[in-house]
Amino acid sequence: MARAKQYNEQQVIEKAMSLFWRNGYESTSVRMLEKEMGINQFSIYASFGSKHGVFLESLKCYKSKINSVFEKLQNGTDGVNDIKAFFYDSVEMPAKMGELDNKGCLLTNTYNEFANNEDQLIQIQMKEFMDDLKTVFIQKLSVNSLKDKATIEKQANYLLLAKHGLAAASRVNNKQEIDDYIELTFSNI
Amino acid sequence: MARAKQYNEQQVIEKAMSLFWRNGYESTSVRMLEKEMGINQFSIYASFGSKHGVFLESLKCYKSKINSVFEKLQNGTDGVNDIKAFFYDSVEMPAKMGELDNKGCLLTNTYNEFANNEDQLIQIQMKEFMDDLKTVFIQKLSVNSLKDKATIEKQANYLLLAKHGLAAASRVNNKQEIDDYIELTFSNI
DNA sequence: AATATATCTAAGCACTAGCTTAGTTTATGG
DNA sequence: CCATAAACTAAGCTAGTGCTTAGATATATT
Repeated sequence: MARAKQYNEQQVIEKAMSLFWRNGYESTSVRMLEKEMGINQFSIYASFGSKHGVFLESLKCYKSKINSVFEKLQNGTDGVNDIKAFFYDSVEMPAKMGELDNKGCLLTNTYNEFANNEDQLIQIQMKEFMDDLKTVFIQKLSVNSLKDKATIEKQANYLLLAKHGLAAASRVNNKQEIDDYIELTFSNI
Repeated sequence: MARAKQYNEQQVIEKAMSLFWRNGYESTSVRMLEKEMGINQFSIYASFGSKHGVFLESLKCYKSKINSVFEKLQNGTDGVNDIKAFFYDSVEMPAKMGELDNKGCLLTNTYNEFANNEDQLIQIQMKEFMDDLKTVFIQKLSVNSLKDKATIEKQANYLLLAKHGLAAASRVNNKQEIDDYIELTFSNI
């Protein structure tokens, strides 16, 4: 055997995630990652292969961080109210994760930044994320409901776009505006 | 006098606008602008001073292009229905402007790209755009309405965020999803 | 036609990007 | 205690960024 790594890959990825979250993918340089992660470029490339590789790991890391919120939504038994609570949880998540000002949702930010990009790996991650969300929304909307399938589908699409818009808005708008938005969004359901 | 310019500044700005619209600010390089505008870098800098200057002119150009839609909203006499029509008009606008696939709204895209940026000139343009929209929304919501001021304010904020989310969604989602979203958005206003 | 002056071309500037590599340091198994 | 192999440092690579400039070109006026 030889020398052991002087950093923990999980730990440095969390720092990378935070940086990508703040700046987006393109605006984050490998030099910035070096400083934030506290390791040399060589180590970054040895552990993750490329800047792109660091980003994919950061997305995974983010997903695991928000998993508790998503599980709470899945395990809820209160139908639409669970979705509404999920909206509130999502907005409050960044603060609870220790981010000072609100950077929105890393996945949604990425979705926007890569909207017209042909990066397959990212597109797949994004589609997976959106599809999972839609599936749960449909399930929640069906609880104790007499709505027909078409209505539920429409409402799920509506909430998916609303959730997406909310994540973007949370980067700019204040709490009152956000709360008003959520309340009015669900008054239509 | 001497040699005359061999290009029309308005014409080349329209091409620049189209390019910025497709790629965003950062992802558009001066070399790309050269090709798209059909003029040399020297001419770009002689006419507009900087890449940033080209972008500001492109935003102005875009604003004038969408002005007809905004005027239609202002001149309407049908209250909330005018806002709803404005939502539909906004989504259909890119196609009518000859853009092949939907790039959303250049102003909204810019708003997102510069959300955490300290560029003052851009921030002012964006704030102006949002404030104008909110003012008209409030005015339209007040037509033939018994709603109190607080309700109108809430609904205006709600519609502003919804319009913002819609512009982002229009880059990715299909017509059916977009239409469903607009219909549900206005179902309780 | 000659001159003056603005436009245009293309090469080049300093800087940053993502990534690589030569060479040094460090810890472990024999 | 030394050889080995991985981790580390720092310098450097190519390509691309926004922007500038020296020099060639074209045209309206004298």
